[in-house]
Amino acid sequence: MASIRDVAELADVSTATVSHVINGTRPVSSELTERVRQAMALLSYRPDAVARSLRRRETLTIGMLVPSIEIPFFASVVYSVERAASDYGYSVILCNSGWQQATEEAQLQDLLARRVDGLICISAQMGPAEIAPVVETGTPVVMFERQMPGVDLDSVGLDNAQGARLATRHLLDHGHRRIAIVCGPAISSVSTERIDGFRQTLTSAGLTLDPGLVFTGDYLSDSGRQALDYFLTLDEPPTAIFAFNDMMALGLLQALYERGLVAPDAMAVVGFDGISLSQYTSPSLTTVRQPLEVMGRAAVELLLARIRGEGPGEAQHVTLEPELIVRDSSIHNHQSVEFTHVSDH
Amino acid sequence: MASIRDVAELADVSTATVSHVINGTRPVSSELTERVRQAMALLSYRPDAVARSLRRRETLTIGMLVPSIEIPFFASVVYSVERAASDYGYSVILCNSGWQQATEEAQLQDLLARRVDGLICISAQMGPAEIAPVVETGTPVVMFERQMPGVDLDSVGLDNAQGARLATRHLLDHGHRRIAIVCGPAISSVSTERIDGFRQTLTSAGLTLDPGLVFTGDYLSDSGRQALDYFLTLDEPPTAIFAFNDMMALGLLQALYERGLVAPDAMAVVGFDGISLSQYTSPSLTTVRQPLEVMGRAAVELLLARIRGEGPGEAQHVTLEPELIVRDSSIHNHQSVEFTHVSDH
DNA sequence: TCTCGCGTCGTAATCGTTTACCTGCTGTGC
DNA sequence: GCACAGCAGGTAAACGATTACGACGCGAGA
Repeated sequence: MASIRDVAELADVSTATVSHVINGTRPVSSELTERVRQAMALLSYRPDAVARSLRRRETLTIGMLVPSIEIPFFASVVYSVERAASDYGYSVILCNSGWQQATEEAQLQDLLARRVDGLICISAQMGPAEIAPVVETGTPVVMFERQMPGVDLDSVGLDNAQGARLATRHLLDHGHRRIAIVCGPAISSVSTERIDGFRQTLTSAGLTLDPGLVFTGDYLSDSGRQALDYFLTLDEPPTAIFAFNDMMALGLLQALYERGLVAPDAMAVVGFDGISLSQYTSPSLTTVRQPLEVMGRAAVELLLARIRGEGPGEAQHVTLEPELIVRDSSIHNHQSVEFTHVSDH
Repeated sequence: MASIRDVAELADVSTATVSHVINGTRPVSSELTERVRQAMALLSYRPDAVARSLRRRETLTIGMLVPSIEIPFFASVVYSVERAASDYGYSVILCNSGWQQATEEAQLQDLLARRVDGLICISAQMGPAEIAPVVETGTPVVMFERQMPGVDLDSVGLDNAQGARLATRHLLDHGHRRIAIVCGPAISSVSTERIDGFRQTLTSAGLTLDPGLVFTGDYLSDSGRQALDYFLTLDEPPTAIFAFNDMMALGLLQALYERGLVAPDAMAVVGFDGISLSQYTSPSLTTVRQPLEVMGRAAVELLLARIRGEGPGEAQHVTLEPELIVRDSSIHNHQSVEFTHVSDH
């Protein structure tokens, strides 16, 4: 592969001149510019990004740490991050930790060794103690959907309480009084914030949160199935279930279906996240949508600001607003009636 | 960040010695080894992968080109590739082309500039003409689920015809005689191979392929909906539909549901791919599973063999066998009966 | 005693860029 | 006629590792 020296030789100029015409960092006469361009074309020369990174001390690369890209929600996050990064000329190295803390730490070390310009972490298994050494290297880190207690890191997240309020109010508005939730592990602030929003909306409607109507899941589909099993054993089962993510809501829908029940008649179901698959379920899923494109872009922009050394001294926290998407799993809406009609012909 | 020189100085040895204790490339007395280790620990030294790559002329990085990680099938491919690559000490740079050929070519150039050790491409938009310059650089390329006509590239794919045979035989075995298919664009060999398998099984059962029962989709969910619309306008609609991927099958299920119909009673449905979501639909989806973990690993291993210069002269093509996963969308199976029973209590 | 081999380790070139610094040259203002 | 600004371009030192060579010391064999 041709190097800058080959180009310089062929164009009969110095490597400095070649470099300057490539980067536009110094005026070069049009004659030499032309000679250099031709030489580059002739050799189909491409600057070596590795050498450039070494010299410039920047790799134009960001590391993305994710539990598993196979989970649709994470896939969407990665997608939006990659798109935004690409717009700014950055590439992303993807790491799936598989929820293993040891793996995550190893990947982190590797990313640091590769001298990534920054990191975006989602749902990291590590705690403050593990992230501290990273921060000390000066590598900027942005947390996605999570904040590190004790460590002052930029983050982008959702107004989770508001999301829960939207979902809850929706169910209340449609007459439900016994609303159950399938929440996440108590460790995650995401879950506790949503519980808060849920409780607030309930009390503002004169209701109280019945601990019997709370099932703790793990954000995987099976949790939803188990939740339904549990709720149906109650003397007075709920009439609506609000799952804290779409995967668990999918599990709910399927468990309902297998019992010969169907949402929203037998049970109204609302999810959370707004993964694209939520629109393809039967029935389609009412859900609280996270604006992931915006969030991914925000994460990248926060990170780039840090990389450029622009950010303020203290950490910045960007919080975005969710949006309720009403579909068929919670109410009989106009569209589904139309379709039912069509099916008659 | 500490460099190898700092370590050498602190341990009072040469950089060569430090390098050799790091890499074990030369015997070093236990005394110096110990001094070096301590110095590294003291400075929390991590070798700079960029500098190492420059010198060693390898980056331990592979590029992965995908249309969109948001599509579950691609997400699974990327997942399995990343896991396998990671096992071999390689990182992967992820590129979403968005099905844009221009984007794809730009990303390719960027990956080459970054001196990735190899590339894995899936569903590339480019043709032989565009990939040729890449091949000329000597960078190994493995195609996933596709072969490049004219260019001799390694590839890993599925026995698509066999997959179609499995699905078709399954439907025939359960009494279906009018089986429709929702195939992909005629350009993709994947689709034509599956059509072949479908036709073969049909003829071996004394049936012929009815062109009226073929709908050409684009592998997105909406295609499935449109396909159902079309099939139901026929004088004699099919009793079963075989979709060439799970996303289109999801569209079918949803369209059925919205008409008040339900699989498998009103219509048997079989998908293809075996994305993890296919088990969470209502009803759960019978599908032809691609062994993606194996395929991802195979792609990485093919690539690494090329990188090491081990491969044979001509291109290698690994073809893996699909597996039929029978669930509820095609037949009333034992499990669903059980569940129905449970719902009675 | 000399030589040879072996075990250790250091010196310095190298990978392909970028960039600080220097050198000529030309033209202008006095 | 001279000093000097300003432009155009080259020289060579980084960046941080790896690695080809060579050097040194020591013990063994002749």
